[in-house]
Amino acid sequence: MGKGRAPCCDKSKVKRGPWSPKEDLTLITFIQKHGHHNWRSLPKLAGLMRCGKSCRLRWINYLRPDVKRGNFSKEEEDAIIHFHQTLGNKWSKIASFLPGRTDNEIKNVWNTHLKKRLFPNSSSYSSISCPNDRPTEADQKKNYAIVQEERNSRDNESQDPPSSSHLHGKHMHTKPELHEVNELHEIQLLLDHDDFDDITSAFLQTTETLFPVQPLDSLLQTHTLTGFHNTGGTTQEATEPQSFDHSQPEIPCGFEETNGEFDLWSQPSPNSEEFDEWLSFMDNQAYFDDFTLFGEVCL
DNA sequence: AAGGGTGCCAACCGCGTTTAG
DNA sequence: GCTAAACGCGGTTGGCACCCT
Repeated sequence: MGKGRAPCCDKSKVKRGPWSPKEDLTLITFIQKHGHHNWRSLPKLAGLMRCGKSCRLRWINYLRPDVKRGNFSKEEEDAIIHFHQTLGNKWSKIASFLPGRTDNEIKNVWNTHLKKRLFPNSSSYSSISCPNDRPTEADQKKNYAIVQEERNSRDNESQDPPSSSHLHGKHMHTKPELHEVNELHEIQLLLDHDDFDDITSAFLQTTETLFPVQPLDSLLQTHTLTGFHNTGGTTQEATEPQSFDHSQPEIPCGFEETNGEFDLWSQPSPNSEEFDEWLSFMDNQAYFDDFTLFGEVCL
């Protein structure tokens, strides 16, 4: 036995809790300039009184340019339900199928909305990471089918927006007063004037300008490959060092079959046969990638 | 209007896995 | 091959905002 794991950082010397806009900007600026090759040393180099882990989490879950904010669309929720059915609590894996969504966000949506809808009477069912604790496959399929049915009837009744209510004021990044922000230094001007009100939002708008966030519906029609690519059978997630290459053109990609294979990161139009086909294809990818896992969980 | 309850999500914690020396 | 550091993931929680009475 070794000496045991050393703490990742000196907790007495690091700041904890919510990130301030200034910290956000510091982190963004640093990563923009230097990337994030070493999270542990990053806060020191960037001048942040934060744990490297905290920086990583903040970047991945919130500050990354390709992080999509706002409600989950019906298709996204369907996809989560679908992949959860096969993958279980593999949030990172599920997130890899939903570009722009983080594992944390998906986990939250599952725990706060979808799980309740699927298992309304199972208060003790808090986690299904352990196969032995999982509902039977038959129960799961039954519940998933019920949810799908509810969805269909709801869709027929109204044109209401997606059910997830992520519209609480504190989490909404309302459009800042800045109408056109093209460079980070403009945000820096805000800093210079001690206007910290919503610098993060200003940055997000900047990235929205640079990396346009498509309406969620259109996401499924065309999808930009920002931050994701398929590397010969293994998927590389967007947590890899991000490029701020603003000149990089968007790559529109439909749901195309090339060389007998569908583009892994393309998604088809919603409410179409292609969507089902896409889900099926992604399913196969999941099974392929998690062959060992399914040997344990599903058999 | 006030206070308690609830929902939600960002952030933290701890552990497993991977990597480097 | 061993050990420690670093990374990444999933579970949990603190605290804010909203809702209800």
